[in-house]
Amino acid sequence: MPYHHGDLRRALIAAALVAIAEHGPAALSLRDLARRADVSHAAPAHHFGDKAGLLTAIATEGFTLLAAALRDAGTRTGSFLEVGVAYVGFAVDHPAHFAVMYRPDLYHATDPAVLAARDQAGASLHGGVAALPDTRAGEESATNALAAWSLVHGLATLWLSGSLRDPPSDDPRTLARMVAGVLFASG
Amino acid sequence: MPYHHGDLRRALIAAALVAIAEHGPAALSLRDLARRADVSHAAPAHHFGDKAGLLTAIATEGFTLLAAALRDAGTRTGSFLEVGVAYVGFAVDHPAHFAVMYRPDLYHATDPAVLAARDQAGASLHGGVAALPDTRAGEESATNALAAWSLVHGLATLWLSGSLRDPPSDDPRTLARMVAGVLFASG
DNA sequence: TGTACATCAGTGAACGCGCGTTCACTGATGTAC
DNA sequence: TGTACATCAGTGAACGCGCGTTCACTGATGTAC
Repeated sequence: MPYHHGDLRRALIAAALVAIAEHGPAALSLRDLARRADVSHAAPAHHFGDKAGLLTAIATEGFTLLAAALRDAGTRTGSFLEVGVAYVGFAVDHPAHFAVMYRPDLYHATDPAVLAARDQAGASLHGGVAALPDTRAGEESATNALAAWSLVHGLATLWLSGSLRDPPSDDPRTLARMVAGVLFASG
Repeated sequence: MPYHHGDLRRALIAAALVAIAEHGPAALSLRDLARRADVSHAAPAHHFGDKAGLLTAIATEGFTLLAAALRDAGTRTGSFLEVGVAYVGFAVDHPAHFAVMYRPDLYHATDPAVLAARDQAGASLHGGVAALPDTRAGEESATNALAAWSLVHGLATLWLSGSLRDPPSDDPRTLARMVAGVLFASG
């Protein structure tokens, strides 16, 4: 165990993601993270200042990953439906990031980096909607985009909270495809 | 200040709803509630046993209120769209209840009372979907119901978390009517 | 109407715990010369 | 190649705080007779 960790910052974020997946972002404790990273309890403050600083870093990373996943799905398939599926897929694959991102009360929500990352993700989502065919695009596109966002966000949230009793599918992406299909049958 | 409070149980729940609306359910402290209710710090345990017991009571009450609101909207308007609007309206009117209901990790989720209340709410929601016109009802009704639930749940969640930047309407019920209209134009 | 007693709601002192924060420190690393 | 020094990452002891829980208690209420 060398005195210098090497990449303690990264290790603390990794430990935080595990802890958040277990007990939620609100229950996070810097001392617990230090324990998980096998480091003294005062070390985390060197890297993040405080708990909100750490969560800000996680939210920023989360929005950046989400933006990339949505953009990738859009360019790969050209289908808005698949962009929605990618949204749900991101939430399921990165539940800890997802849980933090939509709790702006827990982090420094006005931090420029997190704002920029969030706007990136928003642009990726709206870019998908703009590609919609037929009458649905156009002047009502803001409402359409919000409907789509609400749908996939709601499905992801319900899935993660364990609220779905007998879902038509056990695979969240398949489920997302079915459910999003109700909204935009033409893809 | 009499020795006996009168209805301390009710007062503690009321205080909890305020505290939850301010800081979220995870940050709830029984000592804080006792302070808000102007009672000794050990008093809450008499009524709820522990924090999870209190949150169980709130979740039960929430599901019961939600079930009533959905049922009422359905029978009053006969429109599934309006049942969805009522869902969003409930979330906005009772944000603390709503925040607890979908955090089953925080309460005794297997408590018979809360399970019964949850099933009531589920039945009210599905009852609305069953009344759908045309081809959309039928064998795919489970998927349709989940799509509708996801949509209104997502919109409510995004609204409550303050994630909506420039919503097409500032009134959540109007917004819900617009957004749900994308899913079920025929009402 | 009055008394005795059981029951229940709420008290308040005490406990141990985990937390965030502070601060003087020490070990490691890199750079100047 | 070697030495001096600045910088930075991480340490560990100490602090005060709010928390949940326990427990012997006391005040209030209701019921039996």
